[in-house]
Amino acid sequence: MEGSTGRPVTMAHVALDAGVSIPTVSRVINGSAPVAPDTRLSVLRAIEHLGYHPNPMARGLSRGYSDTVLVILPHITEPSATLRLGGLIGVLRTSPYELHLVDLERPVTERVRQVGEIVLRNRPAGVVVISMSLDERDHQAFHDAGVPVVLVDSPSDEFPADTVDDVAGGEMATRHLIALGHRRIGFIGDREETTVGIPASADRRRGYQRAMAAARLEVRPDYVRTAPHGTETAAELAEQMLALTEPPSAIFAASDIQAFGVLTAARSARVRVPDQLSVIGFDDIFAASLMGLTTVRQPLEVSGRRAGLRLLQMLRHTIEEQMPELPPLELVVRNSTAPVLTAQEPLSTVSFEALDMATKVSSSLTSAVRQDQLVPRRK
Amino acid sequence: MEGSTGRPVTMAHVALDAGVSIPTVSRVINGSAPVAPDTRLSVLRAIEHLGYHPNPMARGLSRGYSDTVLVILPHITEPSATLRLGGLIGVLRTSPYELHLVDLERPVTERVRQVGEIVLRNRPAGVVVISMSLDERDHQAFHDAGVPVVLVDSPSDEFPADTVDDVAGGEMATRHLIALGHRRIGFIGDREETTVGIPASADRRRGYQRAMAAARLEVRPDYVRTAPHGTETAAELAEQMLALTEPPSAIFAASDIQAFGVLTAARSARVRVPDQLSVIGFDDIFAASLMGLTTVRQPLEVSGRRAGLRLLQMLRHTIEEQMPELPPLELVVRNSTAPVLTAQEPLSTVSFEALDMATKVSSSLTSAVRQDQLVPRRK
DNA sequence: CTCCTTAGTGAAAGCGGTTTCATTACCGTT
DNA sequence: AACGGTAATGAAACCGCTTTCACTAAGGAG
Repeated sequence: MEGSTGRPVTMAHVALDAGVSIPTVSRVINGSAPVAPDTRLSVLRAIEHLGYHPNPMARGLSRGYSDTVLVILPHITEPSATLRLGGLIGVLRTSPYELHLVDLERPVTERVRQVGEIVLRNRPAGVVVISMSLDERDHQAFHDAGVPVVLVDSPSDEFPADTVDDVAGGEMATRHLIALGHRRIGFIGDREETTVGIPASADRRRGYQRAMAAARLEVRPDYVRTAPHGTETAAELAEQMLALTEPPSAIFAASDIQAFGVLTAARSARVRVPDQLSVIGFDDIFAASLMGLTTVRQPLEVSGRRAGLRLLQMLRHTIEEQMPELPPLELVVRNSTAPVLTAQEPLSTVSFEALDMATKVSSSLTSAVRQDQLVPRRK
Repeated sequence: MEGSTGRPVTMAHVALDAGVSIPTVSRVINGSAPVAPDTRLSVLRAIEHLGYHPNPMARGLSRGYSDTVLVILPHITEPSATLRLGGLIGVLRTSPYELHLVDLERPVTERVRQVGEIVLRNRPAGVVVISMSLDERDHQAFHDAGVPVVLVDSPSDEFPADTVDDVAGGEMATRHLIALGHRRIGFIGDREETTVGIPASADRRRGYQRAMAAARLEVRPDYVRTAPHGTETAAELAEQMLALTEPPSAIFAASDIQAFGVLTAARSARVRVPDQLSVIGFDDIFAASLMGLTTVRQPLEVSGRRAGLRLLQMLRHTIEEQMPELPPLELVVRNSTAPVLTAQEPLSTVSFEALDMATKVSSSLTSAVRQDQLVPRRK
């Protein structure tokens, strides 16, 4: 706060008001050294009375790092990113840390430099990286800065991270389709060079291929298409795929967002879902349940929470909340998938009518979870 | 960066390397005073060569404010909030400002104190407040701090803000329903005491009432219900409303999120949308087009962009991008509304089949837009 | 040829904290 | 009674940068 005088209240004011020296005030605030009970009291009283709040920049400069957690992610409006961020924020709110957000959009090339620089500049207490792979230089930068790093949805040998087994997830999705009798199964995912380096989509494709191979099904090249992430781009791919002389009877999209594009394309091509085309997504974002989309659920919000808790742990904070288990991948069957070619009730009545009529199916494929590996604290 | 020695490069290192004094380095970096061309050059060379980056905390402490924009919003996972934030981030990324995010969740009481304190502590260069009303103390705090503030979706006399005319929007939605022949029209919105103070839902309700009154239609108390924001809570209200002996034939939900709840309730009650029940939402978030929900579109992303640009303007930055117009509210007719009681094709085939078959209708009701009012820069 | 600007630069004083170091007072020990 | 140890505190240095101030050199005006 500040007196009506204009300038903010500093420690000096508090010290004066309490009749002690500045370091003593600092000691009271940080509990960094013993202070006589009555001294402490008068200091606290002065703080209260003057409405004093420490200046974080001064404190940060002096200590060499700030009470800030830096969160780095690509494209915040991506629902999966938002959910993870939400989980993270939820736990960070209970801590004294402020949240610095860096949304690294497109320029992948520039990105590389940025990551390192940003971190070193702000000297945050900790860093959380969401859905971005780090290269050697990034690792080096983090390491040099001696700052604890937690990864979410980003592979790494060096930093602790929850990782879902995307290969298994892709397999799970594909096996569901195969179990429904589908043979001509397409895959639509992210263009793999463009990705910010997250192998999620590619891994899911591998899972798809593995499941296909296990079932001795052919993976036709024209059934496997990728494009930059997005509903519209996915719709284009799906459109093309449905226009093939022999179109697939089922499509596995690497994310719900892309699955929606497939649904859109199906509509414009007058292909009914699920009776003429089964569609399965990945993630289980909110809109998926709304749309009755069958999908593979991954724990988005929890992964954010866990990252936050893990970071607080590394920062030597006693945390009240217990670390929640990372739920395994889970097949959520809704109304966008159906047995192939079965002339059943024309299931175009989804959404409004069938909203949320989901059946959860815990698959036998369990997700693999990388185990914690703590990183040394600075200094 | 830092030498492999460990400690980060400071201005002193640069000065030494360039054979000049520290202030000169500062002047080169900030262009705050003339520097001889060759001096400048050798300084720049040294900076490049050492990989120097200024310490933002030191700089901030010295200048009295940081190169940070503080963004305050409630609940970041709310799609409307995310979209606005996305727009804001988009423009901030082109600026030298970092982004501090404060997600003020539940505790409304605590909130009041927080807002003021947070701002004063971090001494940001600017503040953006999204979807939160400020009370007198907040205003005072911002004012004392002498920091530029821009509001998004938050009413204020003191700070510049884009405001959509929610009353007109509510009227627009309701008139659409009335035009379709509906007479028994319900409203489902946010509990008005709980809101973080944003009058959006209440204003939309007023618009609803105004339209009803204009059409000489009765606003039955049991047709107007509110609850804390959310799909589930809205679903409960809708369920109750549909269970009335004389249920409404149409429901206007104050947000798309709540409209989805109405859809869910309709499904469990086996009420078909839109032939038995018309549903209209507000916002036009992504999922709305997916679901074929008729809604009133408001410019979420653009309002974020505009806030960012306006803030940069106040911070005396030359901005390349031109301030986009704030598009007016717009009625987007999709498949969740239909003429009342007309025994037309049983339109339960929405979503998958009717995805995005939207007709945009620019209503005659144009949205009112508060005009810019600049706020004096600090000092 | 003086006098006044202005360009160019460094010394030094902050900004608001933290931390080391020194000092004093008060213990309980031998 | 002299001594080592700890509690309690203040003086001073420092974190890395900005800014004021003072000073010198070089132009331009009179």
